[in-house]
Amino acid sequence: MSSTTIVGMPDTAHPIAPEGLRASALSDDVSFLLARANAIALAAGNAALAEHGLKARSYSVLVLTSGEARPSQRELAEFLRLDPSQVVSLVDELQSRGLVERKPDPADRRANVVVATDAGRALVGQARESARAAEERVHADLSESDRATLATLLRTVAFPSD
Amino acid sequence: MSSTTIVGMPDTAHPIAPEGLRASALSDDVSFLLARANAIALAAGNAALAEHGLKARSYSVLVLTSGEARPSQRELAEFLRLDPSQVVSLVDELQSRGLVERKPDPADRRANVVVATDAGRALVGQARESARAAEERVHADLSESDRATLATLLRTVAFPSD
DNA sequence: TATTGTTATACTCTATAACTATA
DNA sequence: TATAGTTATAGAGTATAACAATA
Repeated sequence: MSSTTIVGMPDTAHPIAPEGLRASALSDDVSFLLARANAIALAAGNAALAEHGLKARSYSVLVLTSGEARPSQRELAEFLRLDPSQVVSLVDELQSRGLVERKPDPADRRANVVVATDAGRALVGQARESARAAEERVHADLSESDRATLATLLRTVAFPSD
Repeated sequence: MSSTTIVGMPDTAHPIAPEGLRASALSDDVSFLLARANAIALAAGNAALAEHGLKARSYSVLVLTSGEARPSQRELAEFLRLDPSQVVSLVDELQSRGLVERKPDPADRRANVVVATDAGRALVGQARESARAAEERVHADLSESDRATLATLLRTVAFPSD
């Protein structure tokens, strides 16, 4: 097993996996399974968020800026593993739609703190329902306790410093 | 919880996750954790495979065509969740390097069966060692039994028909 | 009529480097 | 001297549609 195989994430459906390949070495490769599971979850999530004019990324920024954390753009970039320049584009777009605001950080005048507006918080509330429903379909074959276990194990990989 | 948040996968390092955001709603979102874990595993895997002139995708094709399955391009596309036209490019490149061959499928003359050459099998053998080492580092915080559990849970999401 | 592989193209995402203003 | 945000651009990846050969 092992590797780090990846896989694309077309929005179009490639529903089934060919029989013969299921027995291949890749099917025991955690990185491959991670990639394929992610591609499926991402496609489902993007489809569900589209009705709110969001994608997984813009939804993520909206969630993160709707809480108490008041992240800077650099913090958003690190947490989402995006390049800072990509965060500029994301925040530009959300700001132009009136969903987030850039506020100067009083402690560091180089930094922008990004906060969701009331409209942004309202939208993310609706989007969250769609996202939840999509995730429910993706994880339909897992019990509630399986999902909790999966989350715990993934957290260990996703945040290695712990 | 829930959603379908995604995350990029830059090859450059964004090592740490900002403290404040760890407490946010996204950290309990399985789709977000899936995306972030995948981004980390993919970056590590691509870095490890680079010394063999491979990426996760071309490595995957090489693994799948090195076994007994003798997949067609369409089967590769479905299994890897790629568009058929992307498989054309991947196979073109591997074929030009003498690592795989297209063979006519005797049962269906429209289809190409893709098989690794001896050189391809030799390379994938070496690459597998690098990939394994990279995956070991990514999953260093998980026990052997945790990794098996993770693989089982991911397989359920990655191959929903089961 | 439908499917496999292919080509072409437009679009999005990713990687890099430079620049500014602050620290 | 280093960091946050920004801009620009080149490259990689993705989505779509069309076509020839075959089923």
